[in-house]
Amino acid sequence: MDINNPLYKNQGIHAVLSLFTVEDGKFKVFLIKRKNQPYKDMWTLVGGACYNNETIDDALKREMFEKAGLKNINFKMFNVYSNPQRSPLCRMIAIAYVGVIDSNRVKYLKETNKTQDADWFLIDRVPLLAYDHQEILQDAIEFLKEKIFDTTILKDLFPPNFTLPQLHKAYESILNKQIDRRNFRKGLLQKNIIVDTGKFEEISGKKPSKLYRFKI
Amino acid sequence: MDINNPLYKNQGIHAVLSLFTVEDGKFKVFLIKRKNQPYKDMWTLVGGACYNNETIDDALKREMFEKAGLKNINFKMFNVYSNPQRSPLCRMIAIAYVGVIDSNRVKYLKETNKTQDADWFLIDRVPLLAYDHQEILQDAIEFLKEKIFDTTILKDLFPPNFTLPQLHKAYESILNKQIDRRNFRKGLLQKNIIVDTGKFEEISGKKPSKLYRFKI
DNA sequence: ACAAAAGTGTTGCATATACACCCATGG
DNA sequence: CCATGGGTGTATATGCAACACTTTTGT
Repeated sequence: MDINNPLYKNQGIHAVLSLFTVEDGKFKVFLIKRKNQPYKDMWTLVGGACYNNETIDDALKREMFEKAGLKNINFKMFNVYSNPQRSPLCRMIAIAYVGVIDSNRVKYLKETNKTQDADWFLIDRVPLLAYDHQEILQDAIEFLKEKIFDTTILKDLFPPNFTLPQLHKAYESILNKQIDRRNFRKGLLQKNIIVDTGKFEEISGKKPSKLYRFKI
Repeated sequence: MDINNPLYKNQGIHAVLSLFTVEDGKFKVFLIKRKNQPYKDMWTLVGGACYNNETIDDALKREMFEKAGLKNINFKMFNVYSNPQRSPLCRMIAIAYVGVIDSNRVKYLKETNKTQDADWFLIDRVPLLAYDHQEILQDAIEFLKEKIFDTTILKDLFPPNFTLPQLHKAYESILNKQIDRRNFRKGLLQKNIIVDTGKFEEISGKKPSKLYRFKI
């Protein structure tokens, strides 16, 4: 590769995260509102450009913190978007990630140098997004649905101790369909990824449910 | 993103293909031998750097042709490698792909501007590879094994008309384990992705086997 | 005792596995 | 008629889907 060939110049790498949560049984995605051009005043997924001395994972962590004050979030890569026209100022490829987090435990900033607002949006109330983030978000939802049963991608969605009815509602909300309670419980328990803590939740008006935790 | 920030400069995008075949029941990968620095005289996977006016898929097609004369090969992305030190001259991220092809039908060049040799290698006789291609190749093999049963990733491995014993041997060779002939056949046929052509192979010394083709 | 939600077990069906014999061909 | 490999079916086990009643708690 001829390092001075202009065809290799002026291209960058973007890390883009579709960060999801389930709040009150509602499936939501985290968006930020841009302060600057291009796409000033528009909502986007969290993310930003990768420096030449960091991995893309590290770039995403840094950008999450810079753009929204987010820390300690796990994520998983699922696709790459490389249409040369997908970003206006300069050719940018996007490396797309999915993350799932408990919205009650995560701290974020409504405003930073680069963002004027940030919030959780109901999946079916997502505004028009900048860049090709609409498409990326749709693919992220598909990816999450695919992985929800055979991976622990939801492990950060709840506090360390959570109940099965909570988890059950989260699955139904993400998959957007009903799941039989008994079969859900049976299937999950025999996967051997969660364990009974022996404790119970402390909520009144009904039978208290057992608290479980992820083994990992 | 400040387009003039030096931290965004001097980084490129590499497309890297692990191209596989099964020949005489042996699982093989296609490698090329570099003519130039860095890693002069070493073997690598096929691939090359992406121009700023093409998608990464297009870059891979172009590079396959330039470096090995390869044309019309299908492939699927499976991972991204972004350690800043993975390439010596300049920071290059690698977008990694897997492809599977019939080695008898594919034409390739032993020598081009950039390559001094090219060949199929038995998986357990792969030489030391340049860059981090050893790791990429291992991940590619894992990915192929995962996809072999629920996708048509092998559809280009054989001529349009192929026999089930052929396909059976290919699966055994790639997965490196024995598979019951009857169950293999039953399972594959009920997936409904191949159809009986009504024709038979013309080889002697045994009962001729039926020819099938992929539906897609 | 009632409302609200948690917890549990059984049966049928579909899918996957294990396994053995007969068939067509060329020599 | 024999050697080679191709083709088929059945019985069992395992995993998944459907489904209804009992338990605990607070009021």
